[in-house]
Amino acid sequence: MTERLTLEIIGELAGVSRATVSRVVNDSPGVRDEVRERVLAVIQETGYQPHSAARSLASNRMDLISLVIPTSTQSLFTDPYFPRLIQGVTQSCNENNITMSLFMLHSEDEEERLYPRVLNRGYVDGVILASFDRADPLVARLEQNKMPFIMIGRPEESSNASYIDVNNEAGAYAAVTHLVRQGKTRIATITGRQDISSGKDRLAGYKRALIERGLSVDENLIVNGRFNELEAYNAMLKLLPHQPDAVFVASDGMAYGVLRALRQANISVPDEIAVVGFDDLPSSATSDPPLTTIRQPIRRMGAMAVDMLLDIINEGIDPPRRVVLPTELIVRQTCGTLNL
Amino acid sequence: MTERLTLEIIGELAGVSRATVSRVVNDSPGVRDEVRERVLAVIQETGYQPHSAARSLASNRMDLISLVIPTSTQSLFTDPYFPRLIQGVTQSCNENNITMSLFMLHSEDEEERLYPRVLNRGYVDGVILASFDRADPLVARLEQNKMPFIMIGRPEESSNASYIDVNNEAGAYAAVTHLVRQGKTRIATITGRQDISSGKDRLAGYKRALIERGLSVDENLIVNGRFNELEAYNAMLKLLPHQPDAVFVASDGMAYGVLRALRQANISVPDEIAVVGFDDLPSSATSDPPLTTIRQPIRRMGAMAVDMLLDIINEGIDPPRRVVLPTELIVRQTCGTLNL
DNA sequence: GCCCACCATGAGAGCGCTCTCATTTGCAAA
DNA sequence: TTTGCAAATGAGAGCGCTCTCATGGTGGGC
Repeated sequence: MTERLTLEIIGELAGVSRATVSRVVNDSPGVRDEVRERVLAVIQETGYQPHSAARSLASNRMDLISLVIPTSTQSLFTDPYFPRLIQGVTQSCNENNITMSLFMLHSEDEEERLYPRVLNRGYVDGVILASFDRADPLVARLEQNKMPFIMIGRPEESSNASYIDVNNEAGAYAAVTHLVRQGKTRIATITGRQDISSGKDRLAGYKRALIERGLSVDENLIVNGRFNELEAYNAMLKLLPHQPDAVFVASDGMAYGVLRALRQANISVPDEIAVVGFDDLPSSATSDPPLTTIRQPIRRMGAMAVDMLLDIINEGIDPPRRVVLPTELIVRQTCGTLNL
Repeated sequence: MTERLTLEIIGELAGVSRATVSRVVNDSPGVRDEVRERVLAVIQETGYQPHSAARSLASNRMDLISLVIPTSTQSLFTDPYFPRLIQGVTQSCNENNITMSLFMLHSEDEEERLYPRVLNRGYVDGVILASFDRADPLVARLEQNKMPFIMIGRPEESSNASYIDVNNEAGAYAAVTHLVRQGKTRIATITGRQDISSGKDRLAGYKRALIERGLSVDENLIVNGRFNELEAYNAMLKLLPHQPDAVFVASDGMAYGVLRALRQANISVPDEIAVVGFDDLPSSATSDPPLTTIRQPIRRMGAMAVDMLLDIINEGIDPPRRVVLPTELIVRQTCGTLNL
């Protein structure tokens, strides 16, 4: 086991003091170019790497943020939402030279055990909370501990936490408006869970679109599919007697269930019933038929969350940062586009 | 900003020295029960948490492992493989009270920048490498740095790295054997990428099953679908003229493409052609028709990887630890089960 | 040619913990 | 009670770094 390289040793090799090497390593000013190069050369050839714990201890920052994904969201692991979010987060962390630790809470028990590791400045510099529960108890604890954090999705109205969200309402509005423009008049919707902000917002957008376009909101045409493929399948069956000519489905995953139901009922899509989803899952491009849907910038959201969090860490928690990202309508073949 | 709680302060409050508090915090022996309780009480009411960096610096362990997912695997983010793996890893990390940092490498550039953070004992205690590239250059660097690590999937034969893998060969063998038992004789396969061990192993299992069952291997019945839905769709089209009565598809994602092709060609599944997939994606239970497939214990693999890594960290790198986990045949409706 | 200012560098303290080793304490046996 | 010994506790050094402050050197202005 060879001895660990330290600033001291590098300094010795380069003929300077520990302090100077530290300055070089941290790109601090006040080092002659000639000296800087000499030190850099030594670092290069020895392969010196600063000891992160020592650095953290002395500087009181961990260069570590954590991404927390609570229990309740586990079920949503079937779609690429989290992978994409994680991609965005890690990418931005890499660019900013900090590391990301991931906490997935599997049980209440674990939550209790893990909280300290997430709430304490001795562990992380900040937290990204990807909870769908708007009233997640972790929010209060984070605020109380003055831990910098940012939510993915919107917290309760009363909270003044920082957050970043996708404009679900506007996305749904765009989807339904598109359907109206196709001449559809009996537009149904299969909603997502209403205890989740995205589920609620998508329903709200649906309603606003109908009203603004002069169509009435018919409660018979609204069925809850709870973001579940099978429930959506059944919901579609329930919808059929009310003769919709279009369905806005609050997630692509549910839309697959809808397409399956319609296929089995021998109802042609989009001629008899048009379908629009939400999420733009990869497989929506090759579904049968390819699904018209709303694309959300998940990856970008993850990346921006990191940037915002770093800003909070550096500049302080006030005022709250809030960002809502736009969505995009992806027209494929389930919506009966007339190719105007 | 209130002053940070330290061992010193807790000691003062409890009327003991820093050293004793440290012993209590770390569950070390040699503290009278009475004293221990007194200290614990103070810790409890003050909410003291040790400073992880200070602890790391003094003890020379980081209580941090990292999960590294290289560039090349990005495309596979469409299926829940990684989410599940990550779930398993985080769960086991939680149980062992260590934290997991996630590195996803997005580009060559980033790789260079990130390597030091993953190769250096000053950053992490060990690494789990979830690469599909058996000759990933990171392996050599990890070995060279004597960094404890474990691969998910098998490394090159020559390497003596520790790894954990799923028995892809046996899974494929089971799938094809099942097809043979159903009386199928012209069993085709759509393979995955052959530069990935799982792709290769599944093809090997397919061949072994045919041979052991006295069927010949017909190269016309083997087409590469590269783990891609669209390529699998085209592969199925290419297979049709050779009149297979069954297809073993090397991934569920590809199997969906196969089902789509067969549906459009008006070929009934399983009556005319039986289909068996691999992976058991969540949506395979509700595909049209529900897909017979091979389930892999991904989550468990992730959890075991952590346990094995910790063992390596504590007990040393030799001898290499190697584990191969079994798969399970999930019979649904695409394989023409006779319900014997 | 001298002084002063300023830039480059080094010395030293300290971050909060662990761990070794010395010291004290408590208790049983004599 | 005294002695001896093991168990409990404390003192102190040190982990590798950052950061402040002192010091030394250099050049410009007069």
